[in-house]
Amino acid sequence: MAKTTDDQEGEGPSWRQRAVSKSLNAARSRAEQRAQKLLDAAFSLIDERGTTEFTIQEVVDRSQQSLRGFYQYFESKDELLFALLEESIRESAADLQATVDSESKPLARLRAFTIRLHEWCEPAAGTRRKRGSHNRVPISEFSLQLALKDPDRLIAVMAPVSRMMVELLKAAAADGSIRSIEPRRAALLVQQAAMYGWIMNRFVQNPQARVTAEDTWDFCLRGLSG
Amino acid sequence: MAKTTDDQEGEGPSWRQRAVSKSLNAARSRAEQRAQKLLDAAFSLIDERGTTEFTIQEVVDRSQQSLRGFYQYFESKDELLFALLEESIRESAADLQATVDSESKPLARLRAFTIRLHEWCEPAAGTRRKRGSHNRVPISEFSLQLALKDPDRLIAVMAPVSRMMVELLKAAAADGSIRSIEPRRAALLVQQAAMYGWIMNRFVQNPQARVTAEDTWDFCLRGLSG
DNA sequence: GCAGAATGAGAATACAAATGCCATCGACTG
DNA sequence: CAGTCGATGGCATTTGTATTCTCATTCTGC
Repeated sequence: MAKTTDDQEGEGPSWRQRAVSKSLNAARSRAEQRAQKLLDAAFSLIDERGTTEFTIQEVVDRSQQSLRGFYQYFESKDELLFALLEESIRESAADLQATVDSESKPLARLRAFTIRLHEWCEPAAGTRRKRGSHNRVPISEFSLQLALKDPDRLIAVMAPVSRMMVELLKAAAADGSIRSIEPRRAALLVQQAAMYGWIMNRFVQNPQARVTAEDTWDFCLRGLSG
Repeated sequence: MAKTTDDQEGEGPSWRQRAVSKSLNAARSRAEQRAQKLLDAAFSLIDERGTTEFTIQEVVDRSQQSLRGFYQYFESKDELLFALLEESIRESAADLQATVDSESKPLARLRAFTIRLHEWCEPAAGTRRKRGSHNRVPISEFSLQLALKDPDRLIAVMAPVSRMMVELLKAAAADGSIRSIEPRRAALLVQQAAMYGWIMNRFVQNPQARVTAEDTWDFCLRGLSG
């Protein structure tokens, strides 16, 4: 089953490792449960408010725990947000992989990936969230802050997605679908357009004038062709 | 001349008006001078630290004024930063206009504009700042935050630059240098690439692999051609 | 049931933004 | 020249939130 980078049963996500290792192994599952409750509470607050501006107090109230407890599992509020980001990326990476795998031609795969990535970062107004999925916009915003204050950390957590993108670009270039340019550089350009395109959409009031995932892909495709 | 903002004291003889307005002007200029000193102090702190993380106290200390005074001129720290952003944009708009005017062909003008805009938002490592000019990266970061929390405000202050860009795109399209697409939408795509390309450069360690202004322009040009 | 770890409740601290308060200064007024 | 009024300076204070500390209570493994 798990051919992925981190085998679930032993380690789990890195936030889990960090949180759990802070308490003794004996209490492992209890700790995980508690940490998870904190994450859930934070997610629900984010979903309700559409922003990461909640207080730790609200998180602990909602998850019926104590401040003391919170800081036992997370070093700071940023660590909590980072954990949420990790979760989101894990979720989206799996989905992106599935999306890509539903296509066979390199260019179609690249297209599917780009558009899906865009949708993850800025779900269109009409897009209904899947059950259990969360409002990712505030998380995208957090990722942006992270890019500013701790890029290395963001690189690390984004690595699976970035790698996927680079591979797709390589394949498309090998295939002749796009011109050959340094895939890492191309990946940066496309990632920026897809992941942070929503920033510019904040500038337009008229929904008609928004830049859609399709627009973005079109722009990128042309930018990539020879 | 006489059509100043403060002729509401329509009574009194003109000498009186002049006197009053002179005194008001004196007060105004005193005030402007003070506000300017605050801006200068903030700029110098930003330049030294490469971040907007200074305290108001530091600003007033450095400009030899009082906290009380600060809040007389600026409603909040954000207002101060906003003022700095305005100044920066004023500065860059003038420069962009000059840059554009040094070219005649529409496409060349568009290119010059795009590259210069990129340089403004992320001065390349080697680029020495002109005397009197400031470190604009922290200001770019602030503009990003503003885009998140108060897009309208950013639109307003960026308007001159945006308008310039739209005009250039229209001209290039009319000229046939680029394909005809809705100029506003195109402007969003290009602005994003040029203004916020530096975000992605935070992800690369190797200076060779950075996305330069030229790379960005090349990508945009292809994205815009038919 | 016990020792010691884990947890809860909430007070206490740290810090920076923002306001309030009052004495003073200084330019104009009469 | 003395008084008025707005602008200032200097502080202390309030506010909001993250983060830490303390101590009493509960839980776990034995």
